[in-house]
This record gives sequence, C-alpha cells and structure tokens, in this order.
Amino acid sequence: MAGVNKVIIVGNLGNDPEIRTMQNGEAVANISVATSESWTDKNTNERREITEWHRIVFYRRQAEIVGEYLRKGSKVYVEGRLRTRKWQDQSGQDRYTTEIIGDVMQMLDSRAERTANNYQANNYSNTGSYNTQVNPNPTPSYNNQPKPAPKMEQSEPAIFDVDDDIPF
Amino acid sequence: MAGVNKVIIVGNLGNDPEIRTMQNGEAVANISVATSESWTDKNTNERREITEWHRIVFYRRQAEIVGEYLRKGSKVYVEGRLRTRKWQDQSGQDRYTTEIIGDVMQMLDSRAERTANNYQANNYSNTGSYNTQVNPNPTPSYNNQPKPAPKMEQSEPAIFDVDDDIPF
Amino acid sequence: MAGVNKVIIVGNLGNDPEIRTMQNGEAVANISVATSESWTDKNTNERREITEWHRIVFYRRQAEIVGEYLRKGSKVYVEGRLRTRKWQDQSGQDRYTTEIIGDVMQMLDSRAERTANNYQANNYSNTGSYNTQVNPNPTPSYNNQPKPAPKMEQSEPAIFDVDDDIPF
Amino acid sequence: MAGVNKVIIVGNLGNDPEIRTMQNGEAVANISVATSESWTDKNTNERREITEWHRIVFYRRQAEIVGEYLRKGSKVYVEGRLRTRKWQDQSGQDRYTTEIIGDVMQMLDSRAERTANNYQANNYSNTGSYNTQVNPNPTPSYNNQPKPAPKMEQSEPAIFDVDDDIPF
DNA sequence: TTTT
DNA sequence: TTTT
Repeated sequence: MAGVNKVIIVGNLGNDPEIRTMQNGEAVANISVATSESWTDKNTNERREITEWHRIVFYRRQAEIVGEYLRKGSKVYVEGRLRTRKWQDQSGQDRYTTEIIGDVMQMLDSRAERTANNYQANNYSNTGSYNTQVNPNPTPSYNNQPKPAPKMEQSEPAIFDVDDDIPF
Repeated sequence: MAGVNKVIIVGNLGNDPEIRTMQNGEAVANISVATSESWTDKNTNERREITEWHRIVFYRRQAEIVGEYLRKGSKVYVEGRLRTRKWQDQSGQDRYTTEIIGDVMQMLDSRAERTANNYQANNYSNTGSYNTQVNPNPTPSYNNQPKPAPKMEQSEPAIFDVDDDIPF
Repeated sequence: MAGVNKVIIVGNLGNDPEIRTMQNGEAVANISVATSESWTDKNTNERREITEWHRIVFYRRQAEIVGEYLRKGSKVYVEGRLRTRKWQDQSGQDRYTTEIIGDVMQMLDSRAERTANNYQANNYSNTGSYNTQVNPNPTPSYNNQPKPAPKMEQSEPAIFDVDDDIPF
Repeated sequence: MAGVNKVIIVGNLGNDPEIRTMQNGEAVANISVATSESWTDKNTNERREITEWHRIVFYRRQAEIVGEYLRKGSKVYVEGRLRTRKWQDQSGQDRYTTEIIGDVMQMLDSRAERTANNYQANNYSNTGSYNTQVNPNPTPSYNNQPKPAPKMEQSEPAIFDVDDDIPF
C-alpha cells in the first residue's frame, strides 16, 4: 500500500451539525466549515477575500460528540482525509462529491463560549442536538467498511466530577 | 480573516502531467495523484484496499517544474489547499469540482529513477513535456486572483554545473 | 534540496510573549505553548495527562503581531519548522536547544476574549507589550539567514474601519 | 484535554536505525533523519544550505519494521509528535532532549531501492538489522505508558504470497 | 490512471 | 550522519 492523504482544517461551522443514524445504529455527523484567504488585489489595490466551505463527516462516537458540542459558529480543528464519493443525480448522471472524513476533532472555543453557544442552540434550534435514538448495540454490518484508526484524542476520558464530563 | 486549509498528499501520478498556458502566458499544471488505504475486513478476514485519486493544480514556475520533471508513476509530496470550483455542465446545471492547489512540491524519486523516467517519457511519449503553446481560451484578468505565497522550497537554485540544473 | 520539516501546534501560551529586537532593528518573539495528551492507565484505570511545552520563535512583522496581540493564556495555531541550536553553557559545554521557527500564526481566541485579554494585559502587566528597545547584543549580519517565505496569512490587511485594524 | 502536537518529516536516514529492546520485551527504534533548507544569500548572492537532523523514536511493531526495512540513506515520511525529555548528565546537571515520537511511517524508496539497500546492509553491516532477541511475550509493565494510537497504516497486511510479506 |  |  502507500501514500499520505491528510487534511487539516481550522475554521467555523456555517450551520449546526447534521446528525444521522446508520442502519447499524451508529451515528454520522456532517458539518460545514469555512476557511478564508485574503489578499490585496495588485491591480485595484483593494482588499479581497474568498471563503472556502469544507464538508466534513464524522462517524460513531465522534459523530455523537460533534452533535452534542458543536453549533453554528463553533470554531474547530479537524484532521482527516479526502474522499471523493460517486453518486447518481435524479437524471441518472454520475456526480462526484469530495468530503473530508474527520479523524481528529478539537473544539477551539473557550468553555464560556461553548456554554453560551449550547444555550442558544438548545433554545432556538434543535437540528444540531445529538439524536439519542442511536442504537445502544453496535457494529453489525459495518465491519466491511474501512475502520478509521482509533485515536488517543478521541478516547473516553475519565470522569472526575460532574461538571467536567465533556470529552475534550 | 482566519482559518487553516491545508492538505498533505504523498502518492504516485496516475498519468503524465497536463500542462496548459494561461492568457497571460503563465503555466498551469494538473496532476492526478493516488493514495490508498488498506485494511482487513473483519467479517471475511480478507485484505481490502481503496484508492483515492487527488486532482492537484500548480501555477507558474511550479507548473513548469511539474511539467518538466514529473511523469506517470512519479512519487511526490504535495502541500496545498482545497478549492471547490463551481462550473456549468453542458445542460447548464451547476457542478462542483474539488481540487488541491499545490503550494509546495517535492519529488520523492531518487535521481536514478527520475532520469530513468524522463528518458522513457522523452522517448515514448510527449504528453507530459512542457507545452509552450499559448492557450487561446483562458482565465481573463489573472492578477485579481489570490497569489499563492512564494515558498522557499520553490526558489531557483544556484547553478553549480550543467548537469545539475534542476530545481529540487 | 529536499525534505519536509513541518510542525503544527495548537495550544495555549504559558506566559506573555518575550519580545526582543535584533541589531538590525527587526523584532523577535518567543512564546511557550502547551499541548497535552491524556489517556487512561490500563493498570490503575486512572486518568493521566502529560503536558508538553513548545518553545516557538517568530521574526519580524510576525514577531510584532505576536507581541501586540498574544498574552498568557492565548490559544494559537502555529505552523513552523524544527531547528536545533547549539550553544555553550557557562562551563563551556555544548548544549542543544530545539525550538520551532514559526511560519504561520493564527489567533484562535474570539475577538471578545482577545479584547478581554489585552485589557487585562495592558492594565496588570507590561511584560508582553511590544518592546521597541534595541537589543544591544544581537545576531550580526542577519541577511545571510534563510528568509522565511512570506505567507499570505501574514500579509497586511486592508483597513476597512478604525476598530478593525488588526492583522488577522 | 486539548491541543495539537504534530510533526511531519520527509528526509533521509543518516545512519542505520538503532534498535533496542525494552525491559518488557518491546522494541524501540531510533533513527536520525536529515532535512535541509536552501536559499540564496542576499548579500553575497551565494547559494547556501542548512541541514537539520531529527531524532525520531518508534515503539513496538513499528520499531521492528524500522529495524528490518530502513537503512542509512533510506527516504521516509514520518508523522509524529514532539516530546522533550529531561535527563541528568554525568555531572548531575539537568539536560533536555527533544525528539519526535513516530506515529506513522512510510518508506518512500521504491522496491528496487529497498532491495538494493537491504542487500547492501545485509552484506556489509549488521548494525541496523532487526534484533530478533525481542521477547515473544508482550506488554507487562508497559501499560502505564501513554499508548500511541494504533494507526491503520501500521496494521498487518494480508499475506498474498511469500515474496510479498512486507508490511508497507 | 499510480504504486505496493 | 543523509540526500540533492
């Protein structure tokens, strides 16, 4: 085998996460993260900016964490890999979508900001709230999928006190 | 503004580079680079592998270097950033293509391999050789595009001897 | 020549930045950034954590920005490269120090947090404020040092309004 | 907790790997990898180059692979994290050494080069050959160490044919 | 479409 | 100490 396929994104979510549950009961989270570049136009001497939107998908326990703690506006660090999926549109034509499969996720907002954002999200929207219908039993048919390497960053933390029970 | 948009790819070219020249005379190079993941299927205990193809574009001096030194099969390290372009297909429908804008490129083949590959390319194909033809249909005012930051890795080397005049 | 030497750090400053000025009048900033790993001890089933401190140095305009906007506790993204310096201790023995030369810096605190931190820093400490004093004992001919590639992220932004004149 | 501590190195080994076995029977490999930067001195207009040496350590199965397949001159991609160790020199003084703990390793030499290098190594040196004195029994006291995350890249491949039983 |  |  061979190769390195690595993406590092730091940016803000454009929307609340979209959480789904797979047939086997495992969670999937999709987030859309913006990064932007800015530069000075040499001709007009004007300042310009371009925003790039990244579609990122998380699976399983990470998807649950994403659904529970990230909201529109949250700042995140994501490390992952590129995957281009082929699909058919309504007219049967082949289409391709490139997304980032998230392997590592770090929230970059302060706890104060997280609390503020969660509060807001819990009151004014519920699309991002973690879907607790997730099957408590695991991994039946999923096994013939590539298994993303478990990462230390994603392991379950010890619970020291009630207020501290968040996984990052 | 803010954000990090970074991609690191190490893999092999599936084809010779495609070189074009923009209206303003600057070169553009497109390469297609494969990476692959492999894992053991937990159900069948069989070894499986999936290949991902990355479309990477280089501009200007780097595009020239790519056209001159890379060939089908070449192994490269690329550091760049993601860009999703919107375009219209023949039926006028919006389509999106995600590619990597290359900022840093490192050839990973030994000099022996490079020489061998170039020899073969020069004799049996010319699709990868740098095409000095001016593209009649290009991107108009290129100057109002973000100018990729010059990188030390891409600077012109001193010329010590005639045989050694390659830029990496 | 060849090779990739890249470091990516996301963490918090353990102290206000230390700012110096070189003989040629250019600024140098040193910061100390913490990252930590945590894991569960398999034997005792206890939660453990280890903190790693990274010494990072910035030059020129970036050093000025670091001195002006970062404070103890600030969260930053840094991209840079490793450099091990050799020096002699008081007994004349060779010693080595590895540090990260910062090429890209992104503040990760929200504007609110930055304002709060700056306010606090300006009132209760001045060790982090940019020191315009010229260092009497510096690095001589700086120009024969490798010039870190200019990065788009570090370029001067357009000024849209008075309140907005910060370089990130 | 939090933070990102990531290093990416692509370079060549300056020496054969040094392989040791820990008390618990697990392998440890140390390699020294060179990267270099080059630039043109603005004053003298001369070409200059500086080489940086990176000390990288691998554990367990990866250490075995390093010992078996890497040699002086081998080109590698390494992804890891920084760790600064404190130790006492002969005079009892505190000293610090920064090294990279390798998490991902990819050989970048072609199979032809690897075979050539191994051949040479097997005939003219044995310092780098994998030390088979490794304890066949595993992990007793090591468990209170941070467990580097298992990576897909390092998993055991299926064996398709006898000649092909190498783990990359 | 590459490589192993 | 490697590579180019």
